[in-house]
Amino acid sequence: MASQSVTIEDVAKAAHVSRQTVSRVINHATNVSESAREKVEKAIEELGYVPNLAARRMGGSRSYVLMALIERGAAHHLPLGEMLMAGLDECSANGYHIMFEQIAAPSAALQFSEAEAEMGRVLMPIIGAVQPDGVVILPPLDHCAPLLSALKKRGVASACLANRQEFGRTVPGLDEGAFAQTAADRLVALGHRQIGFVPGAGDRQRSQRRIEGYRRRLAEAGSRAQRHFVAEPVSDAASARALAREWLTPTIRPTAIITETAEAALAFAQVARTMKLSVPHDLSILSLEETPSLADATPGISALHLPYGTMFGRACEKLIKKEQSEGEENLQQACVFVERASTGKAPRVV
Amino acid sequence: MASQSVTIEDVAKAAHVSRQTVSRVINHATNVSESAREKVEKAIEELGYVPNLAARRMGGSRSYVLMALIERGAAHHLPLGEMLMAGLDECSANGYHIMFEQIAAPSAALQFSEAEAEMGRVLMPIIGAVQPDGVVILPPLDHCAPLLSALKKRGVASACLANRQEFGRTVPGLDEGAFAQTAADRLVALGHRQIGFVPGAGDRQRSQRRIEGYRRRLAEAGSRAQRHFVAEPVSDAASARALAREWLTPTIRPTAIITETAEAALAFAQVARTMKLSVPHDLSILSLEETPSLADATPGISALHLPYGTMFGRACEKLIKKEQSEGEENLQQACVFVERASTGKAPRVV
DNA sequence: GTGAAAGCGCTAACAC
DNA sequence: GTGTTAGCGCTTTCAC
Repeated sequence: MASQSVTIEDVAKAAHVSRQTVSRVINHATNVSESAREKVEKAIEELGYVPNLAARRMGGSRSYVLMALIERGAAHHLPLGEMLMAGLDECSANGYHIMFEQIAAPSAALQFSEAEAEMGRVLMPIIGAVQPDGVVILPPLDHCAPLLSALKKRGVASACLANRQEFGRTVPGLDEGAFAQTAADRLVALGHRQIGFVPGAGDRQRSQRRIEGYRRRLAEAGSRAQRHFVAEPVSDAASARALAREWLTPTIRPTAIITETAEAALAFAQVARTMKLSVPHDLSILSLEETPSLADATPGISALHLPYGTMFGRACEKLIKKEQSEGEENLQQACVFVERASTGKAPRVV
Repeated sequence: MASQSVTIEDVAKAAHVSRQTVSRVINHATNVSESAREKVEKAIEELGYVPNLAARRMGGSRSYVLMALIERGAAHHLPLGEMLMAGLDECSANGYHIMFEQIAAPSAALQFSEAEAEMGRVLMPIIGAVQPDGVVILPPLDHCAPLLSALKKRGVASACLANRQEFGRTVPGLDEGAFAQTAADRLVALGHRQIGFVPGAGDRQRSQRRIEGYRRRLAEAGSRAQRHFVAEPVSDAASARALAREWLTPTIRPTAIITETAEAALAFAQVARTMKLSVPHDLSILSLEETPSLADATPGISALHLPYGTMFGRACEKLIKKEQSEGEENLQQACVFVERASTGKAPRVV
């Protein structure tokens, strides 16, 4: 049984080789003879040797630590538990570790260069202390160009949850527009044209990007619903219900609804029932947020969502593998459709 | 603006003092003259110096890293996001960092000493690499004595989310019995005697401890409900509804229900409505799990829950402050009651 | 109150 | 293929 700390030196002695050979074995270097490797591995096993992370960082160039950056105050928009677990799995499988840290976004009013300088100031205490091998930038920070730039300037590898196309170029960050567009497309494909969009109260910019994607798809389908059926952001169940009553009462009403929050989706379902509107026969509902409560509802509410855990795991993987091949195809975003009973064909007559 | 890495040496040169004096300043040592301190602080500010965590660990005895241990496969029982954010706040306020890791619980069939040895084996790769200054043991690992013991044997400070009393002694770990007992007490105080308990399907042992606490309080109140109204664990909304119909149909039925999951609480509320039973007039419902969906329900479902985020932050604080004073009063568990509309006085006639 | 010296455990660079 | 040397950036210990 090993006690407090077995060092590389102890292993070297036990295996009758030099420290360097032990180092080569634990780092999977190629230039080690089979016999030496076996001796070393046996010694490692017997002594219970574990390389010290801090010492590895000191001697070498890697720290075996990844860092995830959360925007201060924006944690509630993220399924952090899911992401944490996915990151842990990916990292521990590769001898890596992950640390989460919060960081304040730059004041919106700043010029780019000022914002970049500010990001540098805020970033330094965090990345300077830990010196991670890579940084995963969590939304909505993934749309903060000054942060990306400050990181690059300091030579820190970074990854977002996904890359997106913009003006024909691949840039980092989730494509919220494409996401909402896909949602709209699902409903259009079911024959809907009068599709409403109900933003959540969380992130205005994100809602805006989504609304654009939604509008794009509806315009393409020749619908004008996007002019009338985009609501003000809805912050709680009560206001969502009020909105539902307002929209569902007139004879000209949406046949399908996209909501950013699960809460709003449930509110629409509830109001529809009290108004004797059948879901999905009279009204289809699609939530952009997936929660267990959607499955419990009657009828179950369909959801189209981004798989944050999976994406986070892949971002970690990318940083670990140092796939520096730029313009890569990986980290492409793919949303997940959870079909339940709330989405169906559009009614014949509107 | 500082580039890649400003070292203590750079600061020492700029301030015209030795490395050691700089070290004393950043570690808040007392034996530094006011003039030297000012010079050093000025240099630190100007150069943007940040102490390197790995180097601090190498030289000194502290690592400025805390580790939270999650039982493999048990992550879903924990509000990890909430805990992560609370831990981050506590740690960053003290120059600390936190890392989460998963660990497999020992096979249940093992003897204590075997289990302890196994824990040591599993623990070593994790704590050996990082060598954290302390470890927060997350439920249900907090009831795993071999883990506590293995940690102590290796001289690693540890903390659980709370301590509890057992046989008059303070031992680490949440007191799930007391928690459920408090829940039962709330309802007893409202006049209820026929109180049902609906376990969740997650953690059998935890359910068992809670049932004991619930039974204790009911026995104290002279009720025999605990003999009849303890359900089999309920794994989804459908089976919860089935149970609710079964329990609420007979003339002798519970006047109050404690559920471990929010899902089951919602199911009971739903079934009660279809059976024309008024909540809380005919049936009170109290959930031991707090989720946003409880607030949205009509009527809102009351919850009694343990504030995991807060408790986690305090556990981190304890480890950072190294409050080694054993038998301490801190880390005492206090549950939070969120009163909504689902809990009321017991009906006159049962 | 301050500084000098010695290391912590590892890897990079180079020699052999 | 293997060993040797020289640090990485800090704290500890001890001398002044």
